[in-house]
Amino acid sequence: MPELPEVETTRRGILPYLRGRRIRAVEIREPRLRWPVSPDLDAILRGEQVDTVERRGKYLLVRLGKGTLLIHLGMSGSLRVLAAPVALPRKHDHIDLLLEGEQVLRYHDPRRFGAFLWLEGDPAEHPLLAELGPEPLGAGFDGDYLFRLSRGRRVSVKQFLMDGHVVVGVGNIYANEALYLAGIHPRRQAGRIAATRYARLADAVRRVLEGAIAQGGTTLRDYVNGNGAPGYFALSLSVYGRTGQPCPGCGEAIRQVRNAQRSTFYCPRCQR
DNA sequence: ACTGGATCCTGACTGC
DNA sequence: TGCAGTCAGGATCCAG
Repeated sequence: MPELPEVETTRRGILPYLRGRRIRAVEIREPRLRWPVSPDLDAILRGEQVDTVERRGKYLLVRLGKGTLLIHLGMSGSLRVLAAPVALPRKHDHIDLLLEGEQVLRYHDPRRFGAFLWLEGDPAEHPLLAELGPEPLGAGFDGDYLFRLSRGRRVSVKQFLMDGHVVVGVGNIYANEALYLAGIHPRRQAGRIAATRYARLADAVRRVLEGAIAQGGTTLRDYVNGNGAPGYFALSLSVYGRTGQPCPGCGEAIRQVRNAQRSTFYCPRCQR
């Protein structure tokens, strides 16, 4: 999926088309996502006005007066705004939100790991959101926080960083990149890293995410933002997907190993 | 409480 | 060209 930068890029791309607009109808062609999409969604949303679109971790929150539409893009999901005349749906175009003014917000997700859920009440209290860690780009995320939370934890620092209960939005690509920037070996135990190194890591996480957002996300396969434009961050990756290629810092060959079922890339010389 | 592993699903790619 | 095997941006759930 889209990690945090791709979700944020999507949010920014679709916001101008959704804010203050009414939903004319909802068309569900394939309800079998991670959880079944409610067949009542059309009845619930028809005629309702969108207040705004927010983001919590990798969840998009479409806020309406009487509730919130929670959207997760899973590993292969994307959202695009289509202008009239709207193209016929392609394979895996599972849901359309028909908007005032003939535009359509279209959800595409080949692997169907994503989610499209209607929530009433405060979304922050929903089980999917209630236990989430802090936003990496917000207050409350820094080296001290990571240091304190990691004491006694024996998992690898990479797994620790990718745990949404620790911090949201850091997926496999950016965990690899941030650990490289911080000079920390991805397999090192989380509980055995000093506070000063966690300060570097928190800083690296912010830098890598902000850099990716600034460039419109990372294009992998057919990722496109809300306007259908590709992201360019892939050009800036230091270690992810660069097995055998020279480390940008020292020239040593980048190594690839498997850690907790996820491909892990690092420089054996720069990362300890 | 923490940890690792299995799991949902389709498509792209590799090697035979 | 076909086929089997592997891997992919996530995160929940379960057993130990």
